[in-house]
Amino acid sequence: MQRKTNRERTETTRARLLEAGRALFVSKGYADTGTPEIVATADLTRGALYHHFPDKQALFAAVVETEAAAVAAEIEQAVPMTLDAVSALLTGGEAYLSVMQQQGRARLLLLDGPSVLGRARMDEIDDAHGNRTLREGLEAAMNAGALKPLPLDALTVALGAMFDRAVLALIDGGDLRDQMAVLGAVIKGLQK
Amino acid sequence: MQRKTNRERTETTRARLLEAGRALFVSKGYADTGTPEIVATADLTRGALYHHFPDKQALFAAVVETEAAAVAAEIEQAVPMTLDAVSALLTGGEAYLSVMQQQGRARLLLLDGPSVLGRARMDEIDDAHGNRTLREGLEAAMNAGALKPLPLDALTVALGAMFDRAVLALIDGGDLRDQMAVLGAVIKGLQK
DNA sequence: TTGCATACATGCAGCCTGTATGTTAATTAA
DNA sequence: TTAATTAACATACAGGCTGCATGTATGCAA
Repeated sequence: MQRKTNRERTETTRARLLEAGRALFVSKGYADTGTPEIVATADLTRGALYHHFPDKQALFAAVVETEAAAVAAEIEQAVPMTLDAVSALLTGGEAYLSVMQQQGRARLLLLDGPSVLGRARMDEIDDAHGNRTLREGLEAAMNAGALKPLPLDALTVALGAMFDRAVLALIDGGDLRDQMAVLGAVIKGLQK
Repeated sequence: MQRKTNRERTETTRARLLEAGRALFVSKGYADTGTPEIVATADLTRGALYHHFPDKQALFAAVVETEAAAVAAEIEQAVPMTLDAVSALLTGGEAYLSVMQQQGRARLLLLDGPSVLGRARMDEIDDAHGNRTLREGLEAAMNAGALKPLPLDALTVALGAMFDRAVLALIDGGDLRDQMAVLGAVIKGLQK
């Protein structure tokens, strides 16, 4: 009589590794978090970790991906679908600034992520989650004729960078009103 | 009869450590560069390194600072003082994109730098070099009435972020024309 | 039920960082 | 000038961490 199927075991173990990894990565950063500490937090051994992930970096990538998905979900939830295109952009932007301030999300997704995984890998993750939302918003606005026609990918990247940087500025004591004034002015300047 | 004064020794040793560190940091990144390899490249021992720098991170910080200064100098040289404010911004921006593509400068200054040293420390360095140029350009443009009045610091940070991100996009195969189209449109949109 | 694969745990080897200690040469004091 | 001191390194060591290799027990499939 079996207590647990292998599939269940794997699932819960992976979940606990991800949770423990997330907790430590956001609070202490990637470099200062050791695998012994991660598995201790998860009440496991390093054997389990290296059974489920090829290396520490792979666990980190999984954590980043999960977190990016969570951020994207929280934002989509915060933007009512009734808004016009430009308002949706601004509302989504403000939601992003708010959502990204939680815990060490900024360090995880904006500092360690690009450095550890590389910008190319990070782009893939962003494109699958956060940036996708932004691009769709921009595309809708351009199609509605509210924005000047511009290369969509480049525009997405540029605006995304501004919002990311605003998040970091806010964390380091920047003024929200100032940041939003600039972001708003840039978007306004791009309207037709 | 002395062959070398202590001051000279220190100076050349520090210079060689910085040079070796730079070469390795830009080509392999911070995490994958060990101090044994650095000192071997510099034909020294780890004793010398730890005599001149408290730790590996401090050497890295010194390398970053030196490189940031070099970038700033190259840009100022590329922008003729005869240009009007907005043209100077665009010219300087293009110079920045070009200058930052050398070697692994982007990784050093845009990826590893913020992650290893933290955004706050990195801001200090930027403010002393690259961002200073940008801020002065923006201030001049605003004072000349060419740009809408906006919080200067926030605007500097936002535009700087766009240019930084454009650099990374170009390295990963992005199209220069697209990037410049967006950057130009944003700046145009901020004109009065 | 019997053989294999899965899901781990344990133990090991190599590397790296930071520090403590030694040694030589330059600088200062007497 | 010479003795004492300090600076500039080199060498040796301790601790920790990563990745892999090996061991073990349990689910699973034939």
